[in-house]
This record gives sequence, structure tokens and C-alpha cells, in this order.
Amino acid sequence: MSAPRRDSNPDPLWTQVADLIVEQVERDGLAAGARLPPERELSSTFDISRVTLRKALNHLVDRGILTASHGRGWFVATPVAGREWPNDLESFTTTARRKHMTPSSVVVRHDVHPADLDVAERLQIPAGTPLMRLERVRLLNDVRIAVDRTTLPLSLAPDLVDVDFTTASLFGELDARGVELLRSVATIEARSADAALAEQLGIAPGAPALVLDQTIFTRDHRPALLSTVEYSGERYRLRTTLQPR
Amino acid sequence: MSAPRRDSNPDPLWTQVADLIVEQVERDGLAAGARLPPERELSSTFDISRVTLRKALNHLVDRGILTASHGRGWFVATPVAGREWPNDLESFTTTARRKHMTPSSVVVRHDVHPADLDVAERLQIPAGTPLMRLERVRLLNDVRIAVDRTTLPLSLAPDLVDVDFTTASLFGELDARGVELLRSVATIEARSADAALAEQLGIAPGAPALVLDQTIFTRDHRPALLSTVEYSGERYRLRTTLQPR
DNA sequence: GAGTGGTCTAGACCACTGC
DNA sequence: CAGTGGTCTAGACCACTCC
Repeated sequence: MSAPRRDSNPDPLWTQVADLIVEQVERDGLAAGARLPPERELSSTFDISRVTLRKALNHLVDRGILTASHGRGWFVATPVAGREWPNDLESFTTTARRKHMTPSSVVVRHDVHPADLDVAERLQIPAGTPLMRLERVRLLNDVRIAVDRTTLPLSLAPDLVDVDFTTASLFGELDARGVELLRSVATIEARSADAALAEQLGIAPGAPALVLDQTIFTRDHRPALLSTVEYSGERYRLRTTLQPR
Repeated sequence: MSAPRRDSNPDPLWTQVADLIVEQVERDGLAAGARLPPERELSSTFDISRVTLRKALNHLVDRGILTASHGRGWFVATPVAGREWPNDLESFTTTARRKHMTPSSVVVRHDVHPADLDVAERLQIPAGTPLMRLERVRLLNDVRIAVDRTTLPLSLAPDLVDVDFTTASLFGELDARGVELLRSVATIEARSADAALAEQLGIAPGAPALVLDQTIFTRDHRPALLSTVEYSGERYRLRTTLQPR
């Protein structure tokens, strides 16, 4: 209830007040949905103008802590919405955990091969550069879900050729070697499974398949990995958070 | 330079002014980095208070259109650098522009309907709440690409029922009414087109379809729109940027 | 120093909610 | 109807940039 320290603190008043409100909500143990005092009362107890108070309140809306309802009041937001979802494409492993299933892999191919012209261009490297190719069938609880083909320059992590990817995670191994992957540009499409894919996944030829094609970039914005994952449409669904515009 | 229509228009002044500023920037062909007139000049030409002007300007900052520099001025934002972080799903209209194609829509259904229990739960509203339902077939250069079904509480923008969505953009209309959409939680899957979808898109029954299902949230983290888009797998491909972890 | 954005105020009126 | 959030105003002062 104490008024914010106006002079000594270099932060703007509305920031200080926002912090005080959060403190107060926590201290009073206000549950989600609880109503706050009206604006005019808050502005008087904090001894600030209503405009400044509203700036603080709206900031807390942006942070997902409060919501406003015209004519009714200010309320503590239900925290479920903001936090829990991934801010990215849910990884195979994460999905597995969420569904309480066990992920595994069958390594179909794991070798070194010179880059052809197409791949060289996409990775911005000279053709002929040694690449590591890794092809895996991904399973959940021993059910075949997808075929994952990933290609990367061998120079990125030369000793990766000796890793057994039956259990190891490619991203995990790269991270352990200091390769930081920043973001990826992806296309997602629906296709009919061809004979080869149908055979690998044990589905009917012509069944729908979800194809995720990614070019993955390192921290310095250079392309590092090419990845194509073909999911069985009947057995998997991508989950992600999207931001318009 | 005309002052916003203060009385006739039900939208808040700051929304109108934000739109005017965007118009002006486009009309004057201001490139990224160009400087805007100072706040005091803008507030006088628009005949509004500086507080209201700043609300409009800050809204445009949130939308990534402008940036402010203390002591120097307001500038048109560079549309590149910071923008790619979030998992932005390229909108239908954006994709069309990038490919130099012409987007259009056929409105199949556009009505008001009470919420059933399932929808009510997903939107966190009481069952029976009036909803606007909009179903469109989306076309690129007159080729049918997808069926788009969107549902939203009528209260969000009641006059949306009178808009002709043959040409209008739903997101654009919502934005013009001050409804700020922040992010969405999406699932993406591959399915076989059923008879109804095949008929609507003019494809073979059983052909692969890409189904994008989104719950879209407003700025205050409340669910506002439910959207399901079924794309022809042979005619469309989603493009997005993904951010690990 | 002049010019710019950043913060803050007191007070007014409107729009919505719920009794 | 009273109580609430939503918008808007005119004016003040501070902090930063650039000459």
C-alpha cells in the first residue's frame, strides 16, 4: 500500500507500480479470477494519476498477469493460457513426453557423402563438401511414426559419425558440441505416401503423409542442416505456436 | 492530412489515427528508416492530443511498423531484422503476394449461430453465446486452394456480419476494429479429403489434404477465434519460421 | 541551446455491467 | 441507477540528441 518512491528510483512510475501490483497480488494470495480494487481506488492508494495506473495495468495485461472487463473490473488472469505451450515446434521427444509415450529410433542410414549441387546451394557450401547423412525411422511406443532424413556438413561436428543415433538425440549431440541452432525456415505439406515411404512406415501406399522440410540456421544465420521428416498422417500431428504477421 | 472523423466513426480516435499514419506513410512512399514529423506537429495536424497520438504511434510499434528514438524522432521500421523471430505463419494473402498471384474468396456461409458446448469450452464462453461463423473457399488466380472455417464471438465485432468477405480480409477487418490478435496455438495434420471437401475444392476424394487448426488469442491472452483451414495437398504448402526451444 | 521523445497529472465524458 | 473500465484532453516537466 506504500506509495512508490518517486524520486530516488530512476525507473518510470508505471513500472514501479506494476511491480507493486504483482507483489500485492502474490502477497494477498489472489487466485486466478480474483477481482482487483477499482482503478480510482488504486490510483489514490498508490498516489498516482489514473493514466499512469492504467499504463501499469495494461503492461500487466501484456505480460498475461491481469485481464480487464469493461464495466466489471480488473481480474487476475488464468495463468494457463500464457505459459504452458511451446513457443516453437514441439519436438518429437517433447510430444512423446506429453503423451507419456516412449520415443525411439531405427537408424536406416548413417554415412558420409559428397554434396551434390542442389544441397550445396541450399547449405551455401561448395559441391563435393563432405556431408553426414542420417536417416532414421522414428517410433512412439514401438509404432512407426515418421521417417527423418537430415544432412549436415561433416565439418560442423566430425565425430558425429561415430555416435549411435538409436537412442541419442541429434540436436542434443550438436548442442553438446557447441553448435547452437537458432531458427529454421520450414515448409509443411500433405502428400500421398509413395511405395517406399509406405513400406518404411507400414502404411498403405497413397495414405496421407505430412512432410516437414526445414533449413535450420545457426546463431550466425548460416544454414547448417537440411531436414525432411515424413510423418504418417494417421499417426501424428504437428503442434506449434504461431504469431501472425 | 484530413482530421479523423470524430463523431460518425465508432472506432477509438487512436485507431483511426494509427490507420491514417499508415496510409500516409504508404502514400508518401516513405522507405524504411524515413523520419516522421515530430509528435507535436502530428498531434496538431490530426487535431488530437499528444497522449492519444502516442497511443496510436505505440500501437504501430507493436505492429512492427514504426520505431521511436528518444531525442531523435519517429522512424519507419525496417521490416526485416527483428521480425523473423516468432513462428510467423505466412498468411494466405502474404503468400499470394510473394508469388505474384491474386487471392480471392467465395463466401460459402456467413451467419450467426449459438455456441455449442465444445466451441464454448474452447473459447471459454457460455454455451449459447452468439457466434459469427464464416466459411470461405480461398482461391489463388481462380484456382481453389483451401476451405477456411472461422468462428468467433459476435460480441468481438458485431458489425462484422455486414462485411462482404469476398474481398475483405478477416484479420484486416478485426485489426481495423481494434481487435489485436497476438498468437495462436495450432495443430497441423495430413488427412485424406472426404467427399465434401473434395467437392468443394474440385479434387479427388481421398487426395491428401493439409489441415491447419488454430485457436487464436487476443492481446490479453484470451481465446478469440477458432479457425480450421483445409488445404489441397497438391496445391498448397505452408511456410513458416520455427524457433527451437 | 533548440528540438525531440518519455513521463505524469487532474479532470472530463462515454460505454458497459449489474442491481 | 451507481459503479466500473475506456477514451480523450491540455499542459507540465524531464531526458536524450545533435549542433
